[in-house]
Amino acid sequence: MAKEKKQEFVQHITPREENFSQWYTDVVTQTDLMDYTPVRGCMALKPYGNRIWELIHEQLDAMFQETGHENVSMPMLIPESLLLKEADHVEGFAPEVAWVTQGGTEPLQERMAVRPTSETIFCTMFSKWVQSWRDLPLKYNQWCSVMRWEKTTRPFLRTAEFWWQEGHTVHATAEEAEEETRTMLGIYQRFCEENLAIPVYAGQKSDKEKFAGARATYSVEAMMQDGKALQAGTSHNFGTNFAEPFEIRYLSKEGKLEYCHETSWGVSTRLIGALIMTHGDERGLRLPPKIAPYQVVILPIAAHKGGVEERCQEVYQALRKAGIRAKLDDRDNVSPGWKFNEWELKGVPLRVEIGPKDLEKGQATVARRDTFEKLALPLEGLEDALRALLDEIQQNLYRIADEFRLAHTKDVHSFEELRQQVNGGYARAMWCGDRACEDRIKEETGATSRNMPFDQTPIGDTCVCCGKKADKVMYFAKAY
RNA sequence: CGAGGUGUAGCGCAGUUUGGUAGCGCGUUUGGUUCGGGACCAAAAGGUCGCAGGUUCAAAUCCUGUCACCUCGACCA
Repeated sequence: MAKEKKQEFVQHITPREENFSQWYTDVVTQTDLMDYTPVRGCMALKPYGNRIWELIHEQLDAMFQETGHENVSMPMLIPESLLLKEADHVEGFAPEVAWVTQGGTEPLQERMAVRPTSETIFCTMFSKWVQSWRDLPLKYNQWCSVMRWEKTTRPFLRTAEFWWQEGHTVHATAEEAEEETRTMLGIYQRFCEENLAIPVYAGQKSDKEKFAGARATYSVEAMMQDGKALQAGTSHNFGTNFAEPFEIRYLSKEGKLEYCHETSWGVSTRLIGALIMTHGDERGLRLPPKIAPYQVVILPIAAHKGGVEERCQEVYQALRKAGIRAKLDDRDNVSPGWKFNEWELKGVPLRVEIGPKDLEKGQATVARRDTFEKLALPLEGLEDALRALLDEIQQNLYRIADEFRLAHTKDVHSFEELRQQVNGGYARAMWCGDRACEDRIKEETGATSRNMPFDQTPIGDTCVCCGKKADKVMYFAKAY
């Protein structure tokens, strides 16, 4: 009775199987990652959510640096005339551009787009910066926010303004551009799998789904716990599609004027949505140690009793010195039980309890967020034990997600099979390559083509849709 | 963007049918007792009912518009 009443006060998270979408919203709103703002479709990142983005930024940026990229900063406004230069590009983005039409009290001569993406402004600058083969390649990246006037928005998954990085590179040859495009996709795949513990399918987009203005688009596609696909990152090879209208040319060693070959690639704050929907459970977030703002939270139990507070401080300092992101929760106005639940909700991988009973035995009680296992570990050398546990949790979260993904991916050989499979997962199927078949599949099942894996070993020879000869292996799924 | 639903204190809700100037629980603040899975006692602060108009002597309640969120669809790299 008393217990039952208590439950009423506890913030409720809708069970995933009851309503996954509501579960997502519950988790997002209760974990202090973001808040809604007075600006339509735009969120505020609160410290906890912002820290995750910072860690993504830091770790991904290091990978960009290692592969020879440099960061730049470009204007957030793009004159309309620039946006209009590449036909497919305008067509793709025009419906969702926000415009600035006035400066101070004066109407502008030419309206400016709040950047929905920066290809056109990068290209304009590249045409000034590239003259000779000696200037190439240019491998630039910027971290910024962009705006797309989306009709319906959801925190992290689709917001009007979102934060991202966009890489833009210029190369002398088609081969180099293609290599860059693939390299960056590989980095995204590695980052998703190793840092975010999110397994992905990497492959090439169909013409229908490729970026507005690209020759080829590659993507990494993650699978959420409801079996739906979430595009986690894209990498585009533009060929000379932008170089031609923007006149980005270089004088070759042979003295010939040649068009440059370009790429662009990006990931966004949507990755945080992917983290939530890949790893979250009934108690809230489960953050992979590598991007958890706090990897370990230390909870003093009965802090006023002999030596507890001091010992917690010592452990906290030792963990910090060992390079572990630790938080000492020494609030005295909430009970330990409250803190247990709160930090579980926020997904901290490890909880370290230190109380009088622990001190008697020279130990700490350590609880894992992924398995809820409780361990008694010696205080001596605790940091090494915790580091090992963090590695284990990182692996374990990946393993669980990977098993889920494989269990929810199936080869299908008929339209009916495909229809059923995409109700809760990915279908791998043969496809003839016709847009008409993609359209029909979308129409009748709600699934879209996700990408064509690089391993194109056929699983049949006829199209899952039209039954004609087919030589493409394609993943289909319903997508966010 | 279409259909349906919701919006009242930080959070969860009652009050709206039958207009009369807002209530409950949690949380918050202060003091005290507690502290190993969402503690307890006492006192106190906190809202004008998403926002903007309108009807009325009087609007949380009726009308119009608008915004946000949720569900299902459409759209979308």
